[in-house]
Amino acid sequence: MDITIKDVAMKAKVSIATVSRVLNQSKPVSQAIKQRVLEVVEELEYNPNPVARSLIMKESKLIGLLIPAIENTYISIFVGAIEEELFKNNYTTLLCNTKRDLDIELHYLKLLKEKYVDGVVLLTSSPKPQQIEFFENHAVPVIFASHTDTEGRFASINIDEFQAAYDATKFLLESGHRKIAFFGGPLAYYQIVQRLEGYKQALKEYGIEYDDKLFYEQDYDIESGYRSGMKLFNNDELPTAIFCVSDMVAIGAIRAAEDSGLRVPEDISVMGFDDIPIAGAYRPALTTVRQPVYELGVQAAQMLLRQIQDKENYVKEARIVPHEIIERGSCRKVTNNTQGGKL
Amino acid sequence: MDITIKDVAMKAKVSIATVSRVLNQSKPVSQAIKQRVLEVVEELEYNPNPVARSLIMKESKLIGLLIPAIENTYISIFVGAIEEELFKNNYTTLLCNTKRDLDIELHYLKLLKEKYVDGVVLLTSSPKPQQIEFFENHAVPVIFASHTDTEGRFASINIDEFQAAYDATKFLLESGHRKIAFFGGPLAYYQIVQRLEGYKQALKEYGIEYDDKLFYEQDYDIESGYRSGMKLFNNDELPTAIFCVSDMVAIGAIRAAEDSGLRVPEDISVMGFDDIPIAGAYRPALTTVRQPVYELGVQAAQMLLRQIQDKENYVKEARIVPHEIIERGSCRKVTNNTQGGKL
DNA sequence: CTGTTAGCGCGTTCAC
DNA sequence: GTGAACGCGCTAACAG
Repeated sequence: MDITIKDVAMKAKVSIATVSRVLNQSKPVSQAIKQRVLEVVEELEYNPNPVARSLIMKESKLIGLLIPAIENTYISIFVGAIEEELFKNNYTTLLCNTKRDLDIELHYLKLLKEKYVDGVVLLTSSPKPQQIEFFENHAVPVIFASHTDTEGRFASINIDEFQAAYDATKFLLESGHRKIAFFGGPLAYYQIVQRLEGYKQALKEYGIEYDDKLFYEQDYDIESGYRSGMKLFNNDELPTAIFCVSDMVAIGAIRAAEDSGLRVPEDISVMGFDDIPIAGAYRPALTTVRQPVYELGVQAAQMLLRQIQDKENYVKEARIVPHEIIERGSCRKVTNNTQGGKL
Repeated sequence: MDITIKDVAMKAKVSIATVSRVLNQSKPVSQAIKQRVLEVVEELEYNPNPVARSLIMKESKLIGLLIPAIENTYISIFVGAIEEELFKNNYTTLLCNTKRDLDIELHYLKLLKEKYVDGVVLLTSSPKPQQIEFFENHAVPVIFASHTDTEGRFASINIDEFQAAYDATKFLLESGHRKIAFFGGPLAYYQIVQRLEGYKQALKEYGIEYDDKLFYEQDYDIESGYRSGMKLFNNDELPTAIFCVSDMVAIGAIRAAEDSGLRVPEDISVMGFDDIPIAGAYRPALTTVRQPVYELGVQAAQMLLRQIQDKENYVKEARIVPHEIIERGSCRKVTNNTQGGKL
């Protein structure tokens, strides 16, 4: 059987309250006794039972981490950063992979509250009303990542989605491209609508009208990019560039191009998003917009921790981290403004 | 304030003991009362506090998942499978990313025990003595993944590492390759020594002597593959094929080949391991040995759960799951037995 | 400063 | 069948 505070108290010939006090430094204890207790603790290798502690303190040193997918490298790096930072601060991570399923999300949220998690990190490109409601009703600290809460109700950290898409599109425009497809995710994700807006804005500044038929609504993975690509390349008039919502989508698009007899970037330029490790190792190497994932995770964890430790006067911050265009080989400059086309 | 068993008892005009009985079906309760209690539970949306429950039951519905890295796609898919299966069975996953650091591993193990986790999944290519010791001393159910416990002390699930490497090497041999490099991980990992043995065995059967200089001891990521490649390609006499311990290493190796003016597979064949999603989308597409990661994760979770539910008479199983050689474009057949060489 | 006591929320004897 | 009472291990009043 494990040893408890009682054992320590007996062996040190003090009350359990005293033991508790020296361990938590909650009340002054005489040096002599303190010393004795500490020795016994050492000797018995005593560790306070965190469960019993949770029951009273209503805290658990547990943080819930809700993510939409885990196989996605971008996300797994984020998860790694969060976990690392939390571990450093003596918190443990409860992994909740929701697969974007609302039922699972809600189920997990309820479960997390019951387990007295001290806070939750919500990685979501689009918080659902029920999630908002949950955090408004229950006072558990939360931070949104990959989504900026514009209403100041919750702490959040993210890149500027609009600006990132704007910059990416402008980069393509400045490279001479005039017809640019957008391989996006579901418009149900706020992230996608913001990026789409940025894309439109850049187009507009170049006097180009937004063309609905150049927008493809799929998902973030390779298959999505491939599907969108196969559809697009089936048309007669091809764009000269494609802006993708993720590097995986870009890779899928490149694969589709290849299967359609198109070369990247000679026949068509493809731009990614995220800059995951494979982006630089893929061939052609991906021109992409980098998100500082790791830093994003670390800062998210820190912001959450600060919120937990300073519950009263923590001011909710909507932090924006910088993105960056990374030029590599999957995009090229075009001089004449001809349409791309099949061979 | 949250509602407790007391509230339910009062509203249903019964004792808390009765409420507990109907909820846990631990003792017979009259139909009428049972009904009433259930209604009140419904009405109040009562949920037993899992922390209080843990304190008494010494169980937590928590499972610890120890992994050596998270950014690795192979691992994150594994993690996803585990989490999904556990969630289905009402268990929550505690994510412990150890980064192969023994201190972190031990720290986490201690922490998990204190939190009364009901079991742990240990993904490790090489369990350390301290880990073994831990599980021998503390009766917490555990399953080893990516490692087969040959001594029958613990449940385990894995592919046959020796056989997989043997098959891969033989595949290369049958394709006409005679000089095959091995881009491996640290020999401190049991997994690596087993694969190396399989590789040697296949070589032996073809009457080829093992050449120490063709073994490169690095890690599992792209950079490792690149490093090994750059070293290897700096020599005069090049092998015609490379067997890599992971797809990422293979990609790194291909990159190094490219930077050295070598074409894959024309000048050199490169074989991967794992068959992660990018393996098929990369160019050249990776010939690799597939591990059924997802299935491996699901089964690991199931085996652990069975062990937890049937603690007494669970017989520890060392399950082997099948691997498979996947032929794609990164390896080619060679007819004449000339050495590969620089252009 | 230190010990005694009362819970935290729940499962479980033990009497009735 | 059902309820009162105890205890899981610990923290936080409350006395002294």
